[in-house]
Amino acid sequence: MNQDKIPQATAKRLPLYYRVLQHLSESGKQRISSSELGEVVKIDSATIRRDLSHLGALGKKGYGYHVDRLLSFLRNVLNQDELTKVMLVGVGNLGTALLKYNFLKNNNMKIVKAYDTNAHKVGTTIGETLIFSIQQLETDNHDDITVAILAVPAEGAQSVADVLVSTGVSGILNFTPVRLSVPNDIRVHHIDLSVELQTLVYFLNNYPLKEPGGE
Amino acid sequence: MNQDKIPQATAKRLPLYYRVLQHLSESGKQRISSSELGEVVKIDSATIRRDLSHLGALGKKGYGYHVDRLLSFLRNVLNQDELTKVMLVGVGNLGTALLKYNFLKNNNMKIVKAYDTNAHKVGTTIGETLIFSIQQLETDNHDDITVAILAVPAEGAQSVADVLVSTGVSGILNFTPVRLSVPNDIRVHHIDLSVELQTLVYFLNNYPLKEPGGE
DNA sequence: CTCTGTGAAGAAGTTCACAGCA
DNA sequence: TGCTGTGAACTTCTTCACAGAG
Repeated sequence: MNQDKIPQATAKRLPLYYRVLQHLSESGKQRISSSELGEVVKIDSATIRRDLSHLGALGKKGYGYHVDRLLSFLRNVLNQDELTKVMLVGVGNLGTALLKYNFLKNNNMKIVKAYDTNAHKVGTTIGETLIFSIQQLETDNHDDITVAILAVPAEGAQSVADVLVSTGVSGILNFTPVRLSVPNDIRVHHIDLSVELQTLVYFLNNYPLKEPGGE
Repeated sequence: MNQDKIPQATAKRLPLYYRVLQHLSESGKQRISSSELGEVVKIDSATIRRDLSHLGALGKKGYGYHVDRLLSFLRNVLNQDELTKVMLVGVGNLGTALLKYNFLKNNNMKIVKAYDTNAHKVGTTIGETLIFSIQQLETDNHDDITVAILAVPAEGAQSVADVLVSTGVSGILNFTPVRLSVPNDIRVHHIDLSVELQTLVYFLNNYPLKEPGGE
């Protein structure tokens, strides 16, 4: 109901709702209830209603939510009208996977530049993205890019992050295991593959699980 | 202090502490305080003390924690004495990245088998892992493997997951955007790359951030 | 002194349960 | 009737602040 500030936990779920609603809309679905949506995304229906209520009164009592209306509302909330340009540093296997990942189709995001140290890769194109030498990272103009994906080996992570900060990015999606030191107006999100895997294993060994099958 | 049940939030941080302590130990560090460790991992020192207190009284007042003692305690808690065997389904760019990722070195985990549909890949080896045909996934014996990584295209995700469940895995690390339907004694953790990227962008646009630079 | 371990307070997130609108 | 939106309860997590051990 309030537009004050959406809780972080809610914010993390919005992109998920958005994508599911896109699929529902494409397949011609007109209306959906919170419990039906909850089954698809495996989230309790009360949580979904609470989440959506933070955005405004988007549903109709006795009816549910109008898929396209909700979708266009979320598109607006998530800034999906505007293309988000992203750069990538480190074109190894992971970086390549990200370049081929179609962020554009569902999310209106695009990796517009990539940087790597490997001279064989520089000048080539993967997906639609041209690869530049890492030296150019410092000198290129990045005024229109505020987000970077960091997918370099751990050894170089902090120093590349320092350069990224100096180029003016305000967010870094960090795939390296290094906990980066950055000024505290820069947001860093971590995706730490071995921590994720190890956490899963730990939970399997220690949390017997009758609960829902979730995250 | 209690061994009852470690909070989930704590459990998710243990692998991180473990890795950092490994590095500290390797570099010869003998003792560390919660605030020093907190600076490295960017977590409040009180949270670290609370986390570690769930495992037992591992520190010494006025001294801090003995690095190697803490490390070997965590090694035990995280089952790091035993090799965890993992299988991978889907050897695209992401799957390849995971195969080359050295889970073994720091985490005593190993991808022992990989499956793909691509006949050109079947029979080859990436890293140290031999690639099998996806048909064999159903027929192979996987008694010693309880965790699978799912890195196939979205279209096939649910049906591969069904097969994985039938082979007896109890945990799936799911890199596809599909929210899998599985029996509720199976644990699924999601790593959804476009959701992560979109969430970061949303936070950049909406959460001005004076807070620490963190996740 | 220094630094842990923890009671107590606070903040954040989830779920229940139901009034009330369509 | 079938559903949302939301008070209120509950659960989980974080942080403060300090007694007390070394």
